[in-house]
Amino acid sequence: MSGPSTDAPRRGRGVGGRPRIEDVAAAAGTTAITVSRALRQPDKVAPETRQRILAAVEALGYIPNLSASALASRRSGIMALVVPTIANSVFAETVDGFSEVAGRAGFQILLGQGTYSAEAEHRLLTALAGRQPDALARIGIVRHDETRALLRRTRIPMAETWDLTDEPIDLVVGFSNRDAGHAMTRHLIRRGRRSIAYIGSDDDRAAARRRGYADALEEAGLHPAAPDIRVREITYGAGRRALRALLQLAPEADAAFCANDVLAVGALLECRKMGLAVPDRLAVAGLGDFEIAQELTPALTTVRIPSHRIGAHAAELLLARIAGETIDRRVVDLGFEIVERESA
Amino acid sequence: MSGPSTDAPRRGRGVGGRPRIEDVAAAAGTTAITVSRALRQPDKVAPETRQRILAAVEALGYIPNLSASALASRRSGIMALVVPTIANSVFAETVDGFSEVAGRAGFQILLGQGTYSAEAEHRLLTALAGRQPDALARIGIVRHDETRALLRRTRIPMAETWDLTDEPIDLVVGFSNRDAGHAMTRHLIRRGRRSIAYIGSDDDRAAARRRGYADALEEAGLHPAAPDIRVREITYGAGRRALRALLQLAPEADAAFCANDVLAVGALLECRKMGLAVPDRLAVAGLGDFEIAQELTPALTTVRIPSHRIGAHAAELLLARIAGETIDRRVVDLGFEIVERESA
DNA sequence: CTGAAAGCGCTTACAG
DNA sequence: CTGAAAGCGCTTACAG
Repeated sequence: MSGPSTDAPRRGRGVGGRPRIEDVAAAAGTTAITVSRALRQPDKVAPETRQRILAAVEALGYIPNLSASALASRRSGIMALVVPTIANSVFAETVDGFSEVAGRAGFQILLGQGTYSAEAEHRLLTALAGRQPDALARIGIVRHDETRALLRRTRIPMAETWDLTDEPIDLVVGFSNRDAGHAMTRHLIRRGRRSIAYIGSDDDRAAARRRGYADALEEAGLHPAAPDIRVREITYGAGRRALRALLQLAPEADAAFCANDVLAVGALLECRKMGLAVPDRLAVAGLGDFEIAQELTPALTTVRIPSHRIGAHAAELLLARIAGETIDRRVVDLGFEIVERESA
Repeated sequence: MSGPSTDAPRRGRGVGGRPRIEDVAAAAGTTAITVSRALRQPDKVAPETRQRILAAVEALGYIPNLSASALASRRSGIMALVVPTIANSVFAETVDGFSEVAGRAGFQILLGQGTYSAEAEHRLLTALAGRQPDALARIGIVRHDETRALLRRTRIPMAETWDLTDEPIDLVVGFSNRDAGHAMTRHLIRRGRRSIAYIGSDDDRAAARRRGYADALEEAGLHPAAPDIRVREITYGAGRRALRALLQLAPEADAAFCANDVLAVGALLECRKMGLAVPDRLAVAGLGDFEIAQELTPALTTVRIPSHRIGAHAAELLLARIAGETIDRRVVDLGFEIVERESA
């Protein structure tokens, strides 16, 4: 009535009243080790024994303590996944693919959020590593050298994703954000655009896309239509405001390359509101190929990213690592694809 | 070169070469218990000792093994969170709010995905419970009785969310989906609509919203405009197709109540494509108030859900439970709000 | 302010 | 096919 401390300890039960493996063994007339085997390698236990054990598990409502299991076996059964943000849906497909493959293989997902400040990320990754995950994946490339060193030292199989690098901490699965930005900008140029602006967010991947944009302009002897327009939040509203800002800064711009589809959709909606003809007066291009891109009128020209496959493939590679298989390609480029629709 | 087994075990190191608390203690000239204290209750250790210990931690790259910590202390430092799906962004805000509050309090998030079949969910929750989370939250109400009993037995502080029930397993934080459906349907009726159709998805929350819709119609002496239109996936495309199906089934319908904003947005886009005047010819209402709802033309009339607050509040309540505080309200209704815009 | 002893609940070799 | 012993790396009382 007045708290757990007044409960008499139950006979043959662990703290909190939860049965332990010993309790199951006693109920089944065998020992802990055989119970452990019956649960993990059923074939190695006589059918009758197994039967009695499973009955006892059922009767007692036994749930193995995975912390104890992890400590003893040195396999945690956990895969950690670090994402920049959950609120934004950009990475949802990747998380989904990762979770699907990892879950099917019996792993649980430890989710880490936030990779903005170097210190916060270092702390987060340290804490996650403390859980001894059997593998760790992160959206994006880890930038901070100290953190990279820490992760290398732990020797936890690790996948960086959503971009490429020649020297991953362990593995990297993604595509070249720089090349994607480059390809889309070239597409705009090929379509006759000469005054192309950049609208982007404030993260590493957007920065790489911007580099591709700048390179493509330079190769074509063109100049940016305006100073970069950078938004803090990735929302439709931010895309709208960015578009308005662009028209202020460079009324003569004939194309806007947006570093992601959310911003592009916002820009597109603002154009419609202002009665600005897309693509005749202004071409708008995005990156990501979210579902909404194809549903709008005009439909959004964008870059398709294998978001789900990035997650699934990273998980598969990590499973192979865990299984001790040799991985010959540590850098996996899943590519991207220009999807030409109506807006550019 | 050919695998970890060829590595000679290092002196004074645990398996895998990772330093243990003993190694830190040795390097700092003290004992494990003092190291543990220095890391967890710094005040209780002499400043000089603490200094030496922190230096040793730094030098060795020591990361506490949280499985061992969890086993010894019976506090895992984990909060488990179960969501129906990650790929869909509907719950992203809730996950974000939960993760924010839990993370700030030093907890890690164990993410479970999928609550569709009763057996799969039972297995998932059992597995999660095995990790001895200090608390567990789930989006939605757990339906399966056996699973409810299991969770009660574990005595893990638990929050069901995104709906209400008089008898939560432990706590429930949400709003009445039935009432939300009822309120929006009444709004449509008040606006003069008489032939109102329902478009929904195939989950418990949508079912509750549909009940509210049906009740409101009955109270007004009205009949559904058409048989329910139920989609399997929550996508804009599904919303589009549902709208077309509705016009086939009931060309005379004057309103469509969509169980969520994604379907409503899809329906709205399809109306525009078909040149169907909204709201004059057909009113369209959603539920959720996603950002896109306010950005479209006509802007979507919908129900605002405190999605972020549900997650944050559930986490706060669970933290209070963990701290042993008494919770007087086990059922927390965070309400909802009709947002009247242009579409209905 | 610091430490010796015991134990958390499992699994890993090893033996039979 | 089954079991006795040891140990995974921490923390919890308890003592001084």
